[in-house]
Amino acid sequence: MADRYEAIAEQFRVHGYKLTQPRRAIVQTLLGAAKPLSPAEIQQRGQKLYHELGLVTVYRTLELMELLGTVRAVHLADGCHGFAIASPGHTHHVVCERCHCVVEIAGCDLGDFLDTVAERTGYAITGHWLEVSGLCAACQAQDAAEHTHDDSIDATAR
Amino acid sequence: MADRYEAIAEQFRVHGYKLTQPRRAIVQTLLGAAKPLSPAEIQQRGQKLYHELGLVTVYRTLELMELLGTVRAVHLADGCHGFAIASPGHTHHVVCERCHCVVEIAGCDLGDFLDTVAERTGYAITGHWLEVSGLCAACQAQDAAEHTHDDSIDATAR
DNA sequence: CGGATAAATGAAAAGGTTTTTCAATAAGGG
DNA sequence: CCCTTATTGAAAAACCTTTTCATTTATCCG
Ligand SMILES: [Mn+2]
Ligand SMILES: [Mn+2]
Ligand SMILES: [Zn+2]
Ligand SMILES: [Zn+2]
Repeated sequence: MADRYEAIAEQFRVHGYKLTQPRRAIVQTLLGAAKPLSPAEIQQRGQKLYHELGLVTVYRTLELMELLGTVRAVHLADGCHGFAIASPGHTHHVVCERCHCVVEIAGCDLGDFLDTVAERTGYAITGHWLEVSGLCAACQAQDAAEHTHDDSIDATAR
Repeated sequence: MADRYEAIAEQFRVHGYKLTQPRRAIVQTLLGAAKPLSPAEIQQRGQKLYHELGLVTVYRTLELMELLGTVRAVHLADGCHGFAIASPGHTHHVVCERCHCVVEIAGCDLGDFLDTVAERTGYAITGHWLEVSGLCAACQAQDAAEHTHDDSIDATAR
């Protein structure tokens, strides 16, 4: 965690941006979150680390971090998006439909598929945006437990 | 085009929704668009077909069409999204970075990749959201032409 | 075909979110 | 430490989306 924080802090410094108290609070908040957060959520949580944190600064910092590639907007099933820490390089996020907890994956191999797309459309493919949704291990376990429960009820009903 | 219109109209009817003049204008507008449109753009263009078209109705119709699977929100590179007609079934959109013109592709074969993701994350994968970006044939041609032009200028400069 | 009926509509208002402006503050270099 | 300039938060403005409600319109029936 300290590593990830340092890597992000370094990105600010390397590009000549100051590492202010509000920015540190925002980075730490994002690093401590299991799910993508909205700007308002980031402010609320961030104020526990830096009491004066303003919403405007959250917007500005997210914009900057997106530019630096240290944060990414993640689309949620319910439509709008939240922001999650992004590792350097090309990665994707896998989001749990139920609890929204998010995991990042590196190394996507869509090459063959994108070649087909290029052939079929005539477009010169330059990039892609992919998000995967599913049920995290914890939510699967919870489902399984409830199912067992349901079954016993069903048995009674039958 | 008439086919696609009829298919969409049928979706309204089949699900018990009325095929009103505003809705027809919105569908025709989307069918006639080369790129994903924002609600405001849909209203503007749609008013050429049905002068009284209100923005609220655009929002409501998009919501309904999304439910019926006949329209989909497409993420644009500049952040926010527009809406484009979607064919039945699971498809994806390929968007031109330059002119935003959009093409729909069916049949994605991410199966192997998603299996890997499931293994690595422990998530039970239930879906994915994929958008591909690139340069459409027209914009590629334009680029090529400009390059030729640039070269002649460079030659002069040298 | 009208007429009845419930769905659908547009205008206005409300509710949110994001951006801009600007005086005050704080980070980092010297 | 002080200076300089980037950064900040509050307030206001600008946007975008949703809700409310009286009126209109599509569709079903007789
Ligand atoms: Mn990828
Ligand atoms: Mn797919
Ligand atoms: Zn979960
Ligand atoms: Zn193009």
